[in-house]
Formats: sequence, structure tokens, C-alpha cells
Amino acid sequence: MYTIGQVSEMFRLPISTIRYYDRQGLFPGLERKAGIRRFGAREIEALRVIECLKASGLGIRDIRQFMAWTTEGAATYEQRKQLFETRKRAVEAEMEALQMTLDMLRYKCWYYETALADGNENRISAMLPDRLPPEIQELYDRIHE
Amino acid sequence: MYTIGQVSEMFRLPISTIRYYDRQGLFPGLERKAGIRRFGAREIEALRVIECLKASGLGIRDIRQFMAWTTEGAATYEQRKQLFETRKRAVEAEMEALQMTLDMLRYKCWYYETALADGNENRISAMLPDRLPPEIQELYDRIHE
DNA sequence: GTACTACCTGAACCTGACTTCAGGTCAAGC
DNA sequence: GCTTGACCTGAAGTCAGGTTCAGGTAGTAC
Repeated sequence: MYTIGQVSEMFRLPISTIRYYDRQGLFPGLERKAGIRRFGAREIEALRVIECLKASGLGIRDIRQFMAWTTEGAATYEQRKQLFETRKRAVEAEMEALQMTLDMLRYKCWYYETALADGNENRISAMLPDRLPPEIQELYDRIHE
Repeated sequence: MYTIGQVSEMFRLPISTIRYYDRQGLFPGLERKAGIRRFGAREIEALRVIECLKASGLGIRDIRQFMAWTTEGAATYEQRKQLFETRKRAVEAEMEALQMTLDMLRYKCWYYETALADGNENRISAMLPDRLPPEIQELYDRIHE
């Protein structure tokens, strides 16, 4: 069993954030002793899931819904499975989007390396839009589809 | 030259958002005719960069700084290059983090598929923490390091 | 000449996710 | 017995990133 301070250290989360999560209902059935929160294995796992769902783009409201489901046992396995499948698809989509972002950033890195080497953008302008170095052209075309 | 409505359609951004960006100084030197904004190639490219920098996790404030740099010519190539390199590293880190998130989500998908098939979590509990199917064990270990 | 549409403004409002604040409890060490 | 440190509360504050509102203009269609 851990205190809020210990959990705060374990997850590198401010105490205020953990209390906020509690207030939002993310630890249903959290135990207390003389008013003081006592975090057990269930809450530690809950926090891991919270961080995961948050990272997947889910809001607090929907995380609370999930936590409520976990208190309802086998009856909500289906909903919980669906939730994770949906989040998985969302993250996969997000990673594809970030891949495009990365292409743009790589192009811009090349752009400014070249501009910096030349002292101006003239040579680049002359190469646009379809006479860039092959590797860069590929990035450029993916970005400006 | 495009009107704000056309740009809104092109980028699938609400008009209010584009006006907000303008107010925040993201289109330095934006042309106007009788008060009406006229978006040219420069602004279209600016919006592409804005979306990219936003997706990389940069705030409006820093995007404004970048846009200011673009008006200062060759003197700021170095800063601009550095900015894109920093954003590139940030996105790469973000993708690694998302990869971990994905591992967790895959584990949870398996978990609830199994629980759903069994009607309870008993079999899974018996496999924890180190007797999971190899493929799942790998995910589990990466998550619970 | 008037209705319609697409544009304009500044100011106020909204949402989500926290954080801060003022004031209080409680056990341990000195 | 009193100070210290770690915990507690509800309410208010903050911040980013927009969105909405009330009221106004400008060009075209009939």
C-alpha cells in the first residue's frame, strides 16, 4: 500500500494531479484510512491504464466511464474490449499522421540546411517544384500531394 | 489569391480558426483589399507549416516567432533550421512514446478478448506475471518494466 | 432599392486539464 | 506541548486554443 506522495514519485505526477484524478472518479473504491488515501495494486494498475488512455487521446470523462466498467465485472468485458480496440485504431492513425509531420520536418530541415549553406534560397527556388534531389523530392511530393 | 472561405475549405479549418491565427500574428504581411483578407501562395505554405508545427506539439506563441523569422530573411536561417531539428527530435520521441502506448493497448485488447472468451479473468490471472503466451508476454514485459 | 451572401471587428465565452490557495487534521520527534 | 511534515478539503484561478456573439460593411442578383 502506498501514500499519495509515494505514488506521485512512482509516476512522476504532481500530487495535485492524482487528487484531481480521484475527484474525477478515476479510482472507484479507493481505500482510505482516517481520511488518507491508500493506493494498492489496483490503483497502480489503474494509473498505468489512465496514462495509456490519456496518451491515446482519450479525455478524463471517458476514462472515468472505463473505470466504472471495471467495477461491473464480466458484464462489461465487451465494452472494455471495444474501447481498447478503438483507442488502438486512433493511435495507429495518429502515428500515420505523425509520419507525415516527420516528412515535412525532414524536408524543412533539408531546406534550411541548404539555404544556410548557400546564404539564400535561390538555388532551392530554382529546383522547385520537381527538380529537387531525389530523396528530398520524395518527401516534397508526399507533403504537397 | 484566395478568400478566407476558400482557405477554410482547402484546409478544412473553421473560418474562425484562421482569423484567430491571423490575430495571433501567424500571417505577417497578409494582404487585404477593402478590409478583406487575400491569401496567396505564401499564406498557403504558411498554413501548411503551421499545421506541421502544431502537430509536432509547438504552441501558437512559438509558431508566431517562426513566422516572424521568415520575414527577416537570411539572418534567421540558423534559428529556423534549429527549430525544425528540435521539432523533428520531439516528434521522434513522441512516436516512441506512442509505440509504448500501442503495446499497452495491444496487451489490453488481448486481455479482454481472452476474458470475453472465458467469461472471467481467472485463466489470465493464473498466467500472470510470467506465463503469458510468448507474444503477449513480450508486450507485458515491455509495459511493466 | 433591397435581399442575400460572404466577409469584417472586438469582446466575451467555453472547455479540458490541471494548479493554487486558504485553512484544517494528525502522527512523530524533541 | 509544540513544531514539523505529510496528508486533507472545497473553491477559485490559470492557460491554451479556440468559438460565439452582436453589430457592421461590400458586392452581386433580382
